[in-house]
Amino acid sequence: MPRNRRPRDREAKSAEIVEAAATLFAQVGFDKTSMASVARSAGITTTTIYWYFQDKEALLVAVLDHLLTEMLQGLQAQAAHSWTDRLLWVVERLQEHSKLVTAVHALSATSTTVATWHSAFHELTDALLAEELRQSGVDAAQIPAMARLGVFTIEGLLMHPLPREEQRAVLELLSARP
Amino acid sequence: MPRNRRPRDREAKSAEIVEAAATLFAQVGFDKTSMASVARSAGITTTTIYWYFQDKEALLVAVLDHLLTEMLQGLQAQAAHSWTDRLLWVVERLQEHSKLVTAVHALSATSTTVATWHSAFHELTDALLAEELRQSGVDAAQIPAMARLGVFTIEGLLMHPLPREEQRAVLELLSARP
DNA sequence: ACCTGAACACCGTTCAAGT
DNA sequence: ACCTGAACACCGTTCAAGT
Repeated sequence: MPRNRRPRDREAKSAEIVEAAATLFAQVGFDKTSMASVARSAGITTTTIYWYFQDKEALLVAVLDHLLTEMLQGLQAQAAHSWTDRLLWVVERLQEHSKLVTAVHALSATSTTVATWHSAFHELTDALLAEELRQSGVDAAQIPAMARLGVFTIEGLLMHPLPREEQRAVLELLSARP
Repeated sequence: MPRNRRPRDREAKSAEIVEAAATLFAQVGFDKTSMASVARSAGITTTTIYWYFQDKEALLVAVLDHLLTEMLQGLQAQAAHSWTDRLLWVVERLQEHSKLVTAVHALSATSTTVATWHSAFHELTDALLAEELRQSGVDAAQIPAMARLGVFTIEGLLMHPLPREEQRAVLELLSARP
């Protein structure tokens, strides 16, 4: 048996499943999306999904990886824009996927797979934010705590929809630092 | 038929169910706790729960109300302590129920019942925090945004466990205000 | 009024069987 | 290697039947 026989097809197929799942997870939510509906949307049988992914949680992690890759590409594509414009772009993207954020938080308490992804994700975002803060000339000693405060604020805004002005007031207060 | 016939018994029974559910929801999580296990823990049949609560979400709201009442009483009981001591007490209590917090966030996106409870809860906590800030002599115009930033930070710390020192660093940065 | 046992539609997952 | 249909254990919820 030859290794990597038709790897292209396998990847294409699993990508289709991931895309179908990504749409449904974002719109309907992870818990309320059945494996059957993912299969239907991908034009396959429920059991076929299990040939590509170990279980529903593994499918979620694949979806998260896919969205993260997309987001990092989108971020790179607009490197020309200002720091605050890019931050707003990230917030908007995350807002579209707030149901995924809550799902990750909920599952992190029980699933080690998701918990691992979650902390890796925050290591990445913390590093990105820290680098931006460093370039803004922020005192090095305060950077880690500030990066965390930034992440917490963004997640808070996702979880608690506020009128635009109040949202801006919070962000302004956050960035009003000595 | 007399109104309020044996209201004591009815309340006592539903309180037993709520307490059983509160323990399981906090330990196992809302989604992973079955109505059957709540019933078993309360010494009744699954269907009996539905005589006291419309559905699983209504049971969750009853649990949340119960915990909130307990927390407000506990807060009042230690009115003598300092403001920061009381805040730490609240954070510790919430940490024990972080699974409830994620459940509320996740369900708020789809359930109007839970979403309503969620915003009522935050109106209350915002008011409490704002009052504390007012008494600390904070500029009135900045209070609403500061209260929100405080809530977001507390929730962020619940969702992303950090070493004690880093946790303190974030809280210190938050309270380091002109 | 209160509680139950049997039943319903649905869920994630498995497995023997096909190609 | 890849995909399926039938089956399994479980879930939240309903309902007719009991007291």
